[in-house]
Amino acid sequence: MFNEMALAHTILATLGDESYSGYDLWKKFSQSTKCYWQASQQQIYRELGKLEKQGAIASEVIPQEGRPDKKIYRITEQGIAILKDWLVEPSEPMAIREELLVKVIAAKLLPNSVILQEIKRRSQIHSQQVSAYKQILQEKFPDVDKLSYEQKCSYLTLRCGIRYESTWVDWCNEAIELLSEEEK
Amino acid sequence: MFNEMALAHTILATLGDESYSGYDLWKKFSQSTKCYWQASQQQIYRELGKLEKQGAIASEVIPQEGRPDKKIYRITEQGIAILKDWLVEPSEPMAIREELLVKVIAAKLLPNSVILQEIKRRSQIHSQQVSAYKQILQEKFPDVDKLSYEQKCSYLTLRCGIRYESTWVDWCNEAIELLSEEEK
DNA sequence: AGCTACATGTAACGAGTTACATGATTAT
DNA sequence: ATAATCATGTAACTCGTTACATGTAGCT
Repeated sequence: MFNEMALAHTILATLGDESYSGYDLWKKFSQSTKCYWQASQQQIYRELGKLEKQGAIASEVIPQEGRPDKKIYRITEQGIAILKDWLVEPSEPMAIREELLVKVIAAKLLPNSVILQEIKRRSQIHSQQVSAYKQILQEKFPDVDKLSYEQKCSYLTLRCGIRYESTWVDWCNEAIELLSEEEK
Repeated sequence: MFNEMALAHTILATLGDESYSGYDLWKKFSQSTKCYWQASQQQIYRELGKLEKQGAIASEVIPQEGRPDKKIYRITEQGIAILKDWLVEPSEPMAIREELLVKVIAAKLLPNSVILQEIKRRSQIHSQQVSAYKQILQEKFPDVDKLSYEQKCSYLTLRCGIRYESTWVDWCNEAIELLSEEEK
């Protein structure tokens, strides 16, 4: 039942640090968690429902005035046990499915400018993401030499996000340079 | 019908260069295509079936002796039209879902050595992938200055694969160094 | 008057994974 | 003997996306 289901494990790992509502989890997933796990709001709500049924998390409804009630989830002892069991198993690298590169393979079907424009657009997106992650890094970890073990781990995921996005910017520049030589 | 379905487009793009059987496509997907699109044998067969029904590709059965017959697929005019329509649309960056980083977030639950061992294992995997891609690059593109437009495009996907895998090796080394300082 | 943020969900569908099925040839 | 390679497929299941549904508060 818990052989794959990595979204479930990501939620458990996040709830391991702090309790969240579905909505708050989704916002967190849209910011810092984004650099290692992406999930939609709907996916998160569905997974929270499953996890609660299985007893890995428990919820408490917080009534609010003028706003819909909140359901705050916390991880249970059973949830922690599930996480620990999963931690010792090896994990495969993420599968790569990158549309832009498929388009590069088919690029010859259309004028050079079409793919070049798309690569330039993507370069901007990744550039902005680098800036966003760097800002989070500075805010959360201003002094790298004084981090606890837990903070170091969180810091490393952000470092990975920055490396990943920077690599894309570099590749885009290489591609733009190589393909711009053409007078097609 | 063709708004997403990026595996279909990847197959169409691959068949744009050369005709392949399902089995040959799968082998190609396990080697060079792997650096931008991963798919299992079963997925490829299913997608080929769909694409043929829709008229985007056509097949020819090649009888073989001592071996099962081969079904060779080629792209049709309609398939090329579908590819061209898709090429001009913008594409979003791939969603990131990396189990190793989730494990890093939850790493504090177990002794330091558990996550360190896993990161070292992953470092080796990515290292080997860098070597594999570099070898393909040297074989297919020994002289970068003399590439056709089409070859440049293919070359760039491999360059992206090398950059991606190298970045992982670098990150693993950073993580090992930072987390080894602990005497936990 | 219309947009964004807050807050939680259901339903349908498309994409990806795993297991099962068949059967000959070649290499160790 | 047994494993790997060649070659194609079906079926069941889980995961991810998109559309739909509901309703208040605050901002411009």
